[in-house]
Amino acid sequence: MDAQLKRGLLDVCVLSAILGEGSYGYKIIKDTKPYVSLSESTLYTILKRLEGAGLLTVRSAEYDGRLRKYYKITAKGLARLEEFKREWQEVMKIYQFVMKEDGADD
Amino acid sequence: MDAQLKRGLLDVCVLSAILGEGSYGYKIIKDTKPYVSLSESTLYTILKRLEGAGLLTVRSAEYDGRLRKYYKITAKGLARLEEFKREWQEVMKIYQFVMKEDGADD
DNA sequence: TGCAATACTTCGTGATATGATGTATTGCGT
DNA sequence: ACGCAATACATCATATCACGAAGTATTGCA
Repeated sequence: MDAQLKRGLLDVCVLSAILGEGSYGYKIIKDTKPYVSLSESTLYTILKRLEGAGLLTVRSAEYDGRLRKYYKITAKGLARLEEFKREWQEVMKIYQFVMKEDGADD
Repeated sequence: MDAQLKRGLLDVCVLSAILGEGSYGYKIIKDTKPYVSLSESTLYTILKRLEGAGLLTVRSAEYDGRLRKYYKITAKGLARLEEFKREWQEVMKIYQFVMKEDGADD
């Protein structure tokens, strides 16, 4: 789908993917695949940005000889998700403006 | 609201604003103001991009001594709105993923 | 031995929203 | 007559960000 439409969605998508017990890069990509295509370069860019913003924490751990970085959401990250929920109401208002006077349904 | 969330919405917002009889820059800003804040520099950038992509046509006309550029949506522009409608279904799927396991409603 | 899958990293590029700034006219208040 | 807000459009520089390309390294299977 359109790259522009994804912006603003990807951050919260990743945050949502690490809710609960947390997750790691490769798993996040597989978990979100049915909903949104997310390349590795994109994901790791996002993870680094979210970490820098304090929305998640990272913990390195070895698993089967391979290094894994486990990501866990912070309180700030949860707050971001709450903020997103509020923002979504505005998005829906814009959506309705775009769809106004549109009786067609295909 | 978050600038990132607006991306992908702005183009169709502008296209929707010129539906029917068409419109001009200043009016588009005022018409969309209740839904989305759109600065002049942003709007004219978008209008130029959409014109370049053939999604709208421009016609200059004088009104009260002032020059006005009237924008009108093309068939291609209408097709873009239809495409947006389809993409929106994917967006909603992502939204539901983000909101999964979320019983809270504030 | 080779190859796919797992797992993370860095770099460069293109797209684009936005503030700052500029130009020019109309119309209103004093 | 003068100033100023509103109208109307334009350009430039900047910051953000998704993504492809390419790289490193390990496990496990054919």
